[in-house]
Amino acid sequence: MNELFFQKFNEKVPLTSEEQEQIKEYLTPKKLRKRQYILQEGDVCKAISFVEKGALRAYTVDENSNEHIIQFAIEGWTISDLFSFLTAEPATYNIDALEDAELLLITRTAHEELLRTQPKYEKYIRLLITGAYIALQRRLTSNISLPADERYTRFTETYPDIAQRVPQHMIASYIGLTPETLSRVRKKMADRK
Amino acid sequence: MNELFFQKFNEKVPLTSEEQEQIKEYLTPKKLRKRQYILQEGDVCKAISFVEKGALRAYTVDENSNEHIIQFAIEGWTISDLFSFLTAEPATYNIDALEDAELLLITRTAHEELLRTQPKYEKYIRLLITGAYIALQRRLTSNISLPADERYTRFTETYPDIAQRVPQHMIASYIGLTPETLSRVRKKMADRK
DNA sequence: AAAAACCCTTGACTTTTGTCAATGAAACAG
DNA sequence: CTGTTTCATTGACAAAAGTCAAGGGTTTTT
Repeated sequence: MNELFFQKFNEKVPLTSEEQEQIKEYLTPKKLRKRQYILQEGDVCKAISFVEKGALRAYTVDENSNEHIIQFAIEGWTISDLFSFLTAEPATYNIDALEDAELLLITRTAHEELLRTQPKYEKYIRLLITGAYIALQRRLTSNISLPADERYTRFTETYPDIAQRVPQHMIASYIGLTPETLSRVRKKMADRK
Repeated sequence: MNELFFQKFNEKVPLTSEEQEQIKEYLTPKKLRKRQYILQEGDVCKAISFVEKGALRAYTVDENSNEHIIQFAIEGWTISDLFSFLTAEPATYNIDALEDAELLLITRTAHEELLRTQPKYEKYIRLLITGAYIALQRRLTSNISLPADERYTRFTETYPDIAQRVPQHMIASYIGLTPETLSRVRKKMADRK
């Protein structure tokens, strides 16, 4: 099932069916059980993962074994440790499944080959990363300039689907709070209504 | 003087001198006085600015008229409100000069034309944005998971040149602190030594 | 050269957020 | 079905960061 991948691809860069077939050759399907890793810190990130189904997260673990959520990805989105993927240096992130998931992997060799042979793939990647960059800049701006309650509201408004599927303590981490603080923020917001 | 621009370009994507001449045609030089705006919130961002000389910053202003520094750029770096530039929506950032500056502008029409006609430009842009994305992800990770003093140390280590050139209260804002807090953090760090 | 604007520091105090610990509910696994 | 793990909440307290206000040193402007 590659439907979602090519739907998203075509939204960015329209493909002929021949081009689509050609690119399909480079995609590796992979199923993941809940809690299964697709990448562990220290390993080299070997692929970009497109999520056809399910939910994943990227996170780090600090000295005090606190987890910090870097990114969520659900159907239609892409997740990777880009730095590790592009440089072949050890990854600083862990990526695992929050639900059983079906992925399409673009391995490094597939990526390089596609970049070389398929200009539309280069454009797709450029647009993908540009979108990711803009989203990240927004997130950082919120994080620097907004108080906890607004960060949370903005998160639920921007990603209502994710907000309902992932545990609350991970959302807390994503917006830079402890679980306890988020719990209290939510309570206060409920009281104010 | 386009030296720095092409030096950086060639580091990413080697150019023949003909290609270089062709691309040069699309660059618009611009000088900026200290405090002069190259972009104001609400206007549409008309160009990507490469800094040949001087220093600029991008920032937002919130309801309480607090400034929040989004980005610095000095010689060899690029600055823009990418979202506004790419979508032609009104900018959410202000960008102005911290020192007298010399820029090379890539206007939207130049950008589109170059994307269409010069594959090496597309590659350059892809690599540029990828680098920016990775840097931003690192910054966000620090911001979420590190205490104030380590954020500051990491900033000065990562950008020693910027740390020495820009006012301290702007660095405070960049790492998500008030000027007072940064001042105290610095004092504590000096005492510990 | 004087006035104004900017910048950093410091003190006193407030607010926000984190930490530790305990509890109960729900989800999960054998 | 039952023991275990995960998750959210709450309380009491501690730590971190913000706010307000003042002072003095620079730099900039006129």
